[in-house]
Amino acid sequence: MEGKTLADRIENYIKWLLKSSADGIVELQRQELAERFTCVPSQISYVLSTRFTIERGYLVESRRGGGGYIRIARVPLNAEERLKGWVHEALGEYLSQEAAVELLERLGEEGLLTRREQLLLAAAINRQALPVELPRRDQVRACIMKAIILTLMRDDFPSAG
Amino acid sequence: MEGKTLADRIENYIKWLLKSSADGIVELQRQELAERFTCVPSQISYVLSTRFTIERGYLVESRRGGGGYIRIARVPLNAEERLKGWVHEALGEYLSQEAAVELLERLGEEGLLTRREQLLLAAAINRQALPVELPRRDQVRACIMKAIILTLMRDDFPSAG
DNA sequence: GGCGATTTAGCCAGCAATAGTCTAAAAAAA
DNA sequence: TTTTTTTAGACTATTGCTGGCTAAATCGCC
Repeated sequence: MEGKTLADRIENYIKWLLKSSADGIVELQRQELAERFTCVPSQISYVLSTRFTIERGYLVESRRGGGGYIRIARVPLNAEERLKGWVHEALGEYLSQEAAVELLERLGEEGLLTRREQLLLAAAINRQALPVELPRRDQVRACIMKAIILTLMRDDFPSAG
Repeated sequence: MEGKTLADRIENYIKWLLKSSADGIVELQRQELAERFTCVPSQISYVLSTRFTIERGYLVESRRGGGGYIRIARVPLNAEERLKGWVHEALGEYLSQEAAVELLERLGEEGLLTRREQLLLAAAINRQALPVELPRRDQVRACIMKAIILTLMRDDFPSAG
């Protein structure tokens, strides 16, 4: 469990936990982990927010208060080969509404999204739903679409009815 | 009957009682339940006020004095008028991820969203999917959820199937 | 019926246990 | 040297739980 920086070591440890778990999900407590690495709790938050992002294929949920926890899930990628190519070509750092809707329609044609899902997601990335100025808006839209695609590619995502 | 915290265990127990009852109504006594879980009675009140809210689809009535009781009822939320009511209440200018997810779950329980739709929309409003700083992020999320709800309530929106 | 005692539940303040956010300094990289 | 990454620490937000006090309904006695 070597690593150049503390953040690296914490990252490796969490990844090791993930590999050791059967379902690719680990649940931990921030304070506890901080104690294990003898650092401040916010260091854990730092590692999570920089290394366990959606883009890198992780989902992080948490709860504060008594009995609080942090849950980290590896997002298993499924039909990767089928999707990755054109998803990547369509999804850069910026994504216009037109391109996003086109993407959703294609996902529909591929049978990966129902008509309802298409409509709901289109509503969510519509420019009127995103109170952000261009060009930032297209950036936000790109991130949302990435999160959607990742969710869609999860192994445990229910298949379309 | 697992549960991380005492509140979780009490919540699960009440939900189990509700499922066991034919009509979705249970009646209990605060003191009695507190004794069963070895806690102060106000802990029961706490659980009821945080987990059995109208937003989550529960109605809690009670009466004090001798023979007093607490009645918990699962309320089906079919009428669109009422849907509009609490959606408006729940959706202010700002919307936290927690509140948004709760909303999506409720919509799911009401049969207005499929499990897939819930997951996709949850991904879209996840804080990791919204590269915007707080408090702006909660504002963006509120707008997205509004757009989604509006879409859901359109007359020409396809019904779930 | 009236009225005090009893038996409930409600409310609130406060402490405990968590995690999140922000800032600045140190360290590393460019 | 300048910029980016890492780290610590102070402050904030949220959730869980207890205990004391309040309010309401019922009971029992007159």
